[in-house]
Amino acid sequence: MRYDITIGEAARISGVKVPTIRYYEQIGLLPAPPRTEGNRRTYDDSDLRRLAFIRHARELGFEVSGIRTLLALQSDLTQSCGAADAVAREHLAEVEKRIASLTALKAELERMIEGCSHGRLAECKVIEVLADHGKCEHAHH
Amino acid sequence: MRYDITIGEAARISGVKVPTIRYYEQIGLLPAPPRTEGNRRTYDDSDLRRLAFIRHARELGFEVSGIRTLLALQSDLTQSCGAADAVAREHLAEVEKRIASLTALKAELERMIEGCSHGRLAECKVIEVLADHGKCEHAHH
DNA sequence: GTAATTCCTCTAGCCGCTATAGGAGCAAGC
DNA sequence: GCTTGCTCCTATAGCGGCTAGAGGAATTAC
Repeated sequence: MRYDITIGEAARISGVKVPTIRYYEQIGLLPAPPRTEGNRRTYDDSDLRRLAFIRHARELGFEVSGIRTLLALQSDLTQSCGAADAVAREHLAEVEKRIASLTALKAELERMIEGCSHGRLAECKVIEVLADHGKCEHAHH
Repeated sequence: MRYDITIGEAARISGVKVPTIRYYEQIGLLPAPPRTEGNRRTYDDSDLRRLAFIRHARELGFEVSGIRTLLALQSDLTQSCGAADAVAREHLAEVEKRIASLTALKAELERMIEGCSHGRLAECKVIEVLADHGKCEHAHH
């Protein structure tokens, strides 16, 4: 156990950049750690775990507000996990929506590129499709 | 042909909101239109086409810088379409990357939710997986 | 003639950082 | 001791792509 981890070490270990750690403290996602006499932040293992948690959740695309909820839940492990489950489910639905719209987009881009005759721009499908929304099957949000 | 379209009409026709149209003018994506005596913007059909082009490209996820390139290309239709093609291809690659990572994420979220025993949070996989990056197969960017 | 709507400009805010400026602290080599 | 170079500190501003609000002028509808 170490309780004298500098912000730089915490950044290297957690993979969260130094300014981002300070930012997380500022927005209350990470508790303000004790300081040395020289006013430097000192982190301990629990801070590293929290940072890892935050980083992973961010990588998974959770918003900060969702992470806040998850962190609050995590701190009371005796509670039912229904709320954590709900946050994750909500996020899953969001991810599925994004995948669907990106897949439609991919198809459209492929048609655009395929249709490009590699000749004069006047016949270029890329420009044409973008210029005329009616020419594509892109889902109208 | 109409050359006296108000910003509100342009917004209704193009589906781009009024403040967004003004914003596009501000960042130079849309030319500053002539004004009436009462200082109101007056648009014409070519502005509407440009707005539709921008809107569609944004819906397709193109960044403003990419749209700027496409608009510049569009204005010189005698050029080769190679550059437009390149912008679209680049964007396609980006979209494919996003789909891949979102699909991996979806799988992970599903495992998390499935693993949740709906009992005490202490055994909840959602929290557990988020707390320990090693427990998942999420691609390390 | 007046009330409602639309328009104008300007500024600030959103998210999740990232970058910069201008210092202070600290460890290592000479 | 002294300097070099690294890390750290705070504070502020910027990114993209808008969106929201204030406060006012012009136009339109009745």
